[in-house]
Amino acid sequence: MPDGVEKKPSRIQQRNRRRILDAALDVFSKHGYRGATLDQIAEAAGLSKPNILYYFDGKEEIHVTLLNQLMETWLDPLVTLDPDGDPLREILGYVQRKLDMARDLPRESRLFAGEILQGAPRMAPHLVSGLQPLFDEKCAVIKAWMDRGALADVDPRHLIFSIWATTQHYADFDAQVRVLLREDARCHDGAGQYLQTLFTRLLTP
Amino acid sequence: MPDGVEKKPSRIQQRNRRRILDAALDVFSKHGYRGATLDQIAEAAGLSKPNILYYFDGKEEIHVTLLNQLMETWLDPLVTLDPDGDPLREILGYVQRKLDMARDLPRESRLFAGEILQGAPRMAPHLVSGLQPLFDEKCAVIKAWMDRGALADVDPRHLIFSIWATTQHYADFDAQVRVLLREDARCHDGAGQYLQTLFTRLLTP
DNA sequence: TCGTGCCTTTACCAAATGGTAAAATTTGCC
DNA sequence: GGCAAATTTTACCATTTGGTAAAGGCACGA
Repeated sequence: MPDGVEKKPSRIQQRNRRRILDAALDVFSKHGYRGATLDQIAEAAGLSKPNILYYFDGKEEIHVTLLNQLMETWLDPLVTLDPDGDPLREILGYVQRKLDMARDLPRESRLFAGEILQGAPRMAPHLVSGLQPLFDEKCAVIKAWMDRGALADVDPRHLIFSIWATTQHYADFDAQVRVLLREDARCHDGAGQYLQTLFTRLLTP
Repeated sequence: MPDGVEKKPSRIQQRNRRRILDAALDVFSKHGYRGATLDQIAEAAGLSKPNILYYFDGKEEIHVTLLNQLMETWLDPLVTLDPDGDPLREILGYVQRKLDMARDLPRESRLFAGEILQGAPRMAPHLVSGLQPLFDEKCAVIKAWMDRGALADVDPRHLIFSIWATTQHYADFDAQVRVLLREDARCHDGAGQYLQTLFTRLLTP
């Protein structure tokens, strides 16, 4: 057996770790790191607290594991941005993918938002090592599109920020959106149409 | 003395209540409601914990008081939106005021964001009684502007959401913005220019 | 200056919470 | 079936935390 390689986890391990992480995502995204308790996570996972601690070294490890897993999912839509595609279509596609994620993965969006809101205490390294290089790379791609006149000229960094802000808003500020739209079921489609218009008008040369 | 009217608080009362609220704003905005402790607030305020509880009935009352005070400040820029002003100028002015607030009152922005993120458990009534009517009113104003052709036709509700999202992003996601812009000191001006362009292109008929 | 009422501190407490030790149970393999 | 290893439970523990009781200090008007 190769050195330093752990043997594959048993079926029970896999199932229980997944259960715990899913429960923890629920609880952490609802109450924040400090607001979440191991008892809540344990109950949501259908396991006892000591049993939770058999699978994870502690509350923090659960949180960090969640954040690590999330990073990949979260960056995926940006990774997909294709330098060889049609610029406007690529951007609008990115906006739509981000908006769909806000609808389909609101817990993940809120977990991420909560972590950043509190200064990214457990995520700062990931931001620098994972997000920053990708951000710089895609900014350069967008800049190149603008330089060859395929998109209107704006600051690519703020462009990306505004895409993140507008799309994630629907997940992170859901409580507010629901009150103001009175639970409008067509909210997502309306937001999609609006954002497509917004970025089309901004970027059409 | 009129019935049910409390006599005006002493100078000491005023000073200490203000100190406590300022300290609490610091602590709550940094760590969230559950993450904040009375001990932290007490230390930041330069008072003992029981002394804090002499001025407020408990942790929750401090938080609610803060939220109540914040509501007024927070809605003010929207209140100012003038139905008789020049439509585009009014909207762009609103964007700028919100962005300035994100720079000047980041603690308030994060306190608000944290509360909404967790489902507005202590603020839902205020949203319905304070924000919702104002939101509806200003949506109607914007709608009227669009109907008479002074602004391009988009959904006013999503327009307002996108203004909130893009401006508050710089306060709420500061930790991320700082990493990605590498602490760029000119960030605020850059954001201002970008957002003015964004909403001008969207709304110019 | 003296007492009354406002303010502050000291010394506590009960509940909640993250975590542990070790016994008991179950699982998977021969 | 039987046994070793993996899993789960029971019974705890130390710390943190929101909150209280009551005594002490202080300011200020009579």
